Amino acid sequence: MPPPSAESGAPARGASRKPRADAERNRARVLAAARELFTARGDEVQMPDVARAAGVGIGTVYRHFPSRTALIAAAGEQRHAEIVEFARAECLTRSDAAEGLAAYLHRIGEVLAADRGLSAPVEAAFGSTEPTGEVQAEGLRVAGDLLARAKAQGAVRADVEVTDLNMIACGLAAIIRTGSGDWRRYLRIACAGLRP
Amino acid sequence: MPPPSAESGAPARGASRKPRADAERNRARVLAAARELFTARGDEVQMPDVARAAGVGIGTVYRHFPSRTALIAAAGEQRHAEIVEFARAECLTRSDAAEGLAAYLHRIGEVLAADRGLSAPVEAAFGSTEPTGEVQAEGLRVAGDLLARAKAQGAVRADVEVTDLNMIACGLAAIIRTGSGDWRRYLRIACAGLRP
DNA sequence: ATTGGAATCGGAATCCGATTCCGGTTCACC
DNA sequence: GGTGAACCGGAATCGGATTCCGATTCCAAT
Repeated sequence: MPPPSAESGAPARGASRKPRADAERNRARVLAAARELFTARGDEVQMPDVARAAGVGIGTVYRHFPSRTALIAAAGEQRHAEIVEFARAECLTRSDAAEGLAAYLHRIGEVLAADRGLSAPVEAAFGSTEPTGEVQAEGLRVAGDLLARAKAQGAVRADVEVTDLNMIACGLAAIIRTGSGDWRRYLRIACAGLRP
Repeated sequence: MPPPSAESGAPARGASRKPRADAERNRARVLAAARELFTARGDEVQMPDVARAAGVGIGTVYRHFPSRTALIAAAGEQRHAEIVEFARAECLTRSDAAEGLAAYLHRIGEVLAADRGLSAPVEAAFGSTEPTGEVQAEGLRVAGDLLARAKAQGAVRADVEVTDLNMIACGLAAIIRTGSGDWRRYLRIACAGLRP
């Protein structure tokens, strides 16, 4: 990485100093620990647990994430990002668009089903109608593409919108979280409801 | 180790004494207050608030409901009961069974949408695969009847089960809770997915 | 390589809210 | 009217998230 060519003597207002290496390392450690713990043990995980698992003090956890909620949200966002990446790689590339769409939803189910604590934020992510975060925007975009392809192939009704997919995903998350029943059946019904 | 069965002059095991009038009154007050507050202000309501609104001490709240969670669950159960009653009165009586089924789900949506804090327990109620509580059992029964009628009229696929309805309802609750989008659209899709 | 000082660290102290405890009071029954 | 079990109120306790601050570490300019 070439050092910034024209560094004025005075620190620039926006990005002055290179962030400290240890700070970034710690942030990553905390996030990784949180992700692991919340996935495994769910909501019963406490902040001291995270700090201990990350090998840092509680204060450090709070420096990087202003609250427990924020920490969980950050961990959940990573989880969401995985799903989006999968959709890009495995779903958008299928020739049968309806299959791709189904695979996308199915993947969400699998990821959440293997998880005990990060479902809630992911659910919230699908739930929120809009902005917060690049990952969410990206997810919306990918889902939109998936949907457009399926419509073009006449496999999905023309009046279906991306929000409909998000609602289905949000419901899916809740069903899995509560252990309501066989989520694959739910998805089958939902997908059937999308067809012309 | 239970005391010897031979019951002396002591009160019968089942119903010994008439429950104290003030106790029952207080219980009702607490429940009513809780219901109102949670519906209006959601999860941010605190136990002292409930006690104050009910005009009793905190201890009294805890005598009747062992925990905050239990209190919310009890309040939510009332809400659930309303829904079940509506289903009995307005949905089971329609000649068009599919319409009745749709009306049932729609009603759930309306009730939850007008509520800010009791959605979570109701969601849990639809979520749980099994027994807890007479209301829930009753709800399952009514939903089963609704479904059977629709199947008999050929308006719903034969392989649909009651749990499928519960999953749809559970998803609906989550969608409304998170404000995910237009829940009526969701229901339209779900109902479409039920058809043969 | 040394040094100044801003950012980071760690964890003890604080805060908030649910839950428990217990002396005083009330009610159903005799 | 008397009696004891059940109930009442609310102060005290407890658990866990969040804040605070002196000590430490790292970046960058000398």
